[in-house]
Amino acid sequence: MSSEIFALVDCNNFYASCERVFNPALEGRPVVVLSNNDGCIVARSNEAKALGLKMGVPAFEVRDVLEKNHVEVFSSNYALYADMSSRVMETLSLFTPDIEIYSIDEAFLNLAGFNRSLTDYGRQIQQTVKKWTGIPVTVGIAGTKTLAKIANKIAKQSANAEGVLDLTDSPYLDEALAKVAVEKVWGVGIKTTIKLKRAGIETALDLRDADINWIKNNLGVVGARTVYELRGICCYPLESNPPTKQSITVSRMFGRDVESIEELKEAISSYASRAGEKLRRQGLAAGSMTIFVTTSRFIKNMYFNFRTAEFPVATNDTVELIRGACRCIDRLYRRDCAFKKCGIILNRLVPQKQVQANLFDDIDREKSRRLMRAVDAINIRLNTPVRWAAEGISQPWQVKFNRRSGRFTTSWNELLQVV
DNA sequence: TCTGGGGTCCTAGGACCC
DNA sequence: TCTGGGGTCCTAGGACCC
Repeated sequence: MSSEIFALVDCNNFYASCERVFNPALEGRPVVVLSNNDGCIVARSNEAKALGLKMGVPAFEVRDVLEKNHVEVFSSNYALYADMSSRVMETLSLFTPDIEIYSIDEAFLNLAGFNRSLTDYGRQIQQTVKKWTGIPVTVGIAGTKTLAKIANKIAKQSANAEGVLDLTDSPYLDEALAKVAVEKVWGVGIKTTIKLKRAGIETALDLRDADINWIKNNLGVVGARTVYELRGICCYPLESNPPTKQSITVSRMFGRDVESIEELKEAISSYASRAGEKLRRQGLAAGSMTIFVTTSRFIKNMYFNFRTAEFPVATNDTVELIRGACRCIDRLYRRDCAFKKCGIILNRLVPQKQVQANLFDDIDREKSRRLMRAVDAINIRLNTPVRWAAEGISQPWQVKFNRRSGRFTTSWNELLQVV
């Protein structure tokens, strides 16, 4: 048995809770947040869940339910959520130096060696985060990440737990695992669920006690790790210094169909520009990029295609990214298509300081670096950022956000007004 | 009429080498 | 009849996560 102890702290209905922090009138009411272009439901308050609204469902399919129940509907507001997330994470890091930020709304904390009631400590974490940020969280505690996930899930559902559950050395562990459907286990997706159910494995308890050789043969090493973790053997340690990223993607659905090559190039130029900013912010350069375009997934003659371009010298220069991206678009474009989406994926990322010079390089690297630094510095200070001409002016293809709340915490123009 | 975005890890199979 | 064999590296695609 390992001596690790993990706490998984998970923000409840994170995006919906963020909206509530700045609009207390939403308390007790059903709230949903939609994906880009106001497409799908990506977050729901408990009241919205109780109405049967499911995660990932297209908003148009449930319009009647939304209207009849006066559900409060918001476009997603990532600037707000990212800022609230960093406030939550800062608060959590006061409780232990060993913290892994796992996603925008979740973090693993290492509580090994804490000589006190872990339930009390979890309660203290929960109350502090609520008080300082306004965000409600649930805390699950156990000897492995997979078990901590399960503890968290049970804590969310159980009225007795009041949002904190410690499963380390719990006499109720088997009972708890028996209540968790196998598809809810971390790492078990749709394909694995089908295989497991066919073999009669229905619950987390069944999975823990399954024959490990059968698991290895049918699910590979990943499946075996999940089983070991359920047995309390730690296979996924805390990763407090996340490894540098291997890829950076920027892609969006368009606000409307795009049919001209000019608009497609504007859009990809804009995404390439965002991707360049991400690269430079992380001190990285890309060795290659993949550009993809696609029509709707839901039509008969769907067209999806991509091209990869290599850079002779790894780069984070927006001008170079845009030029390469547009060359790819020239090859990918088709006249008869109504494009719905395009995107750029940057690969072979290396720290900018380690970029290999190329003998035949014909770009003035130092000059381009100065230009990028200047543009980035300006954009940090302005609400309307400097754009490259290739991105277009009116951008009719832009994503729609018809119901976005204010960027209360990150934009001076949109500070909350109390009247 | 309307269907998200950004990641990771693992594996199988081909290319290539000696 | 028999058509080397074993290793490494790379890539595309699958599965999963939030």
